[in-house]
Amino acid sequence: MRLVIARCSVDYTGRLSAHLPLATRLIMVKADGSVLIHSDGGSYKPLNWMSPPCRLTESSAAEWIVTGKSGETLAIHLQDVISDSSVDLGVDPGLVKDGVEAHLQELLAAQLHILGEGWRLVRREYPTAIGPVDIMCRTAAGASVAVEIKRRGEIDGVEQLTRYLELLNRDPLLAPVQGIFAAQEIRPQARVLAEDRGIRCVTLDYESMRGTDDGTLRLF
Amino acid sequence: MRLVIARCSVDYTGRLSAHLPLATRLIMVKADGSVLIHSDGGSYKPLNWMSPPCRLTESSAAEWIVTGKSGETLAIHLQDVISDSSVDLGVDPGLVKDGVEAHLQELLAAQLHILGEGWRLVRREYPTAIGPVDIMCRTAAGASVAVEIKRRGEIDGVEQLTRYLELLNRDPLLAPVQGIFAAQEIRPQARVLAEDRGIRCVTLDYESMRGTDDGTLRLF
DNA sequence: TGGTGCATTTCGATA
DNA sequence: TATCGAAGTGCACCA
Repeated sequence: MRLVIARCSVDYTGRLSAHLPLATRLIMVKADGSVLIHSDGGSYKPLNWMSPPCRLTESSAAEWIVTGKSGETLAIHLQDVISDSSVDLGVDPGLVKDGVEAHLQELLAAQLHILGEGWRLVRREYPTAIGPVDIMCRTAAGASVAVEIKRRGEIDGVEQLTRYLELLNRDPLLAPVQGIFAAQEIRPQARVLAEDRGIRCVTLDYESMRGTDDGTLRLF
Repeated sequence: MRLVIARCSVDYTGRLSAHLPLATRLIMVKADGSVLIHSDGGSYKPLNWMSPPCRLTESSAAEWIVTGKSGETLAIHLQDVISDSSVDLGVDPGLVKDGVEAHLQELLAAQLHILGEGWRLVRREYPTAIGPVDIMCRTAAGASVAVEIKRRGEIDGVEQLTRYLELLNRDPLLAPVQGIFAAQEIRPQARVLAEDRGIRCVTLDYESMRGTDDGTLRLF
């Protein structure tokens, strides 16, 4: 990895055009050739960048051109180089995650009593022609229920569940199929839309669901 | 901005839990206190980070704790510090962009002949109870057409247009309203869904549309 | 390899 | 301030 602190201006041409006026910034060149230009604020997103695969050409000491595989270009005009250093970091072993949507699905499938007493799991990732339903189950009385799980419940999640229900309800062996929209957090507009369509909304408490499990799901 | 190259392990706890095993990485501490941990590859996204507002506490030379405002924590355990330097970058003047969806809408509204000969603009951002329709126009014969514009056309864009059409077609002064789904790129599934619903799909060539304009829209 | 859906998304516009 | 939609999204997963 090469780190250059320099007063520079930058022009990007690709899916859009973007221009950075002259200012002092950090230019990070990674081992795979990708380039990130960071200012001293904002979030993790660089002001400008080039994703790999790409190639950096130092056409002069003051002008770098980075070219992407689809022809995008990042032109960096260096005015004053304040520092320029390189270090070999080696390959990173990578990130281990825990707590995403797949996890919610796993936990809820194991704790269907959250949805209703005596409910039984039919299967997770129940296949349909337009994609898998997160959880298909049956109530104690035997009625079919399709559950769509999101970390954050928004309108498109309700649309997705609506499409599933429409399809599932054409199957006389399943119909009538109820819908449940389950998420850690449900946006007001999504809730209104769901309830207007007769879909029940359930807010999931990840911490308490995780506390209930037997520990075999934890990754570290 | 402070740049630290160090062999470190990292643990994040917040919306999810994540762990980075011991390896050599770049730790970037920005002026606003935010922290980014980068490896020597991947994209512009750091392996781990903390967004502002947050506070960094060096509980010891080997243990940094970054705390976010919602209680998230990023614990960085430093094994070997290879380098540690700081530089003042000042405030960045920011990025100037050109070429996004608003632009497509502007260009298409000025070049309705792309959709059909003799078509006339009713208005852009045509208001409805469930949100504005990107472009409302009329064919040479006077039929109403609602146009939804996306950079990338996906299923939820078709759903959005479908909701508009359903609503607009209840208005006897407008009905029947045709739908056009216009995008720089239309995903196959979105195209199938749109055409199944009688919605016409139009692929927009941004470069040629931009070349046709009078130049007043360019930002720099 | 392309399509789809999720994200500690981030970012900007808008009400 | 909350909400909603777009992103040069990136990324994993699956066909």
